[in-house]
Amino acid sequence: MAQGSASEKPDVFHAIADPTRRQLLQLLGDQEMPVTTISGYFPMTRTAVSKHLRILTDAGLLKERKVGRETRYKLEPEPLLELKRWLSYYERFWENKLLALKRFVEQDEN
Amino acid sequence: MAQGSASEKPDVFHAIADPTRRQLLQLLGDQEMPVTTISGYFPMTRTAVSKHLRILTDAGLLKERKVGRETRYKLEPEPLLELKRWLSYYERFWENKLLALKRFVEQDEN
DNA sequence: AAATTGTGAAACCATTTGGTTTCATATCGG
DNA sequence: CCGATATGAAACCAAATGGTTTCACAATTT
Repeated sequence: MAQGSASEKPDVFHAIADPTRRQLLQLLGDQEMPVTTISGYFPMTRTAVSKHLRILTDAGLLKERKVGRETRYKLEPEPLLELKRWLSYYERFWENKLLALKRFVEQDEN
Repeated sequence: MAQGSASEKPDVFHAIADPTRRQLLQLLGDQEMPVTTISGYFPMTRTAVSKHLRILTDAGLLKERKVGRETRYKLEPEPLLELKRWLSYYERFWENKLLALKRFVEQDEN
């Protein structure tokens, strides 16, 4: 109960926090797959996988396409750009760190 | 009950999933601060903030330093490199996407 | 030495999360 | 039309999460 336009929470950070969901993203990067096929790769029920797929879809990380009676899912990478932007803010910090280390090593060599 | 060497779970993905914790990282990037000062920036009790600080510290994202009776926290950006590596795997996907879009637009202009 | 300040630990609580089983429904193959 | 298949929705559950209040204790003032 904070942001969001209505009641959804399409939070990329939350979506990728779960290891199963990260595996799902990896799996669905290369191939579009229906739920039953997907759930074959995971040690849990189809329903559980389905819920993870929904969370990822709500976060915009998957696109679902109905083909006959099956629903196929595919990676939709755009939302990861938000993560990339977030990360880039911190790049200067570890760059400073590495720079300091470099200076230290070089100084030590003299 | 999955991976981990003993019983800790220093999971960067999990650590940054919480918005409060992301704010903490941002706040502690520039200045090292003791808990009481930090908690002044957040609409929750000091204890709650303290717990978030612990989670971030366990994930390696903060370094704590005892100075007298206070504990000061500072950003430790290294673990974010794991995230960067994870993200870089997906770069090719959105690059393909953008490339396709570019081709489409250019074609449209002719 | 006594009062104050900074902090973590513990016990507790409501909500969310990740999972299950069961059920309803829509599509496909005969 | 009928049985099998693919799926989502619903009800339920145990554990994790994000918070709180209370307490103990070490370091600092006075």
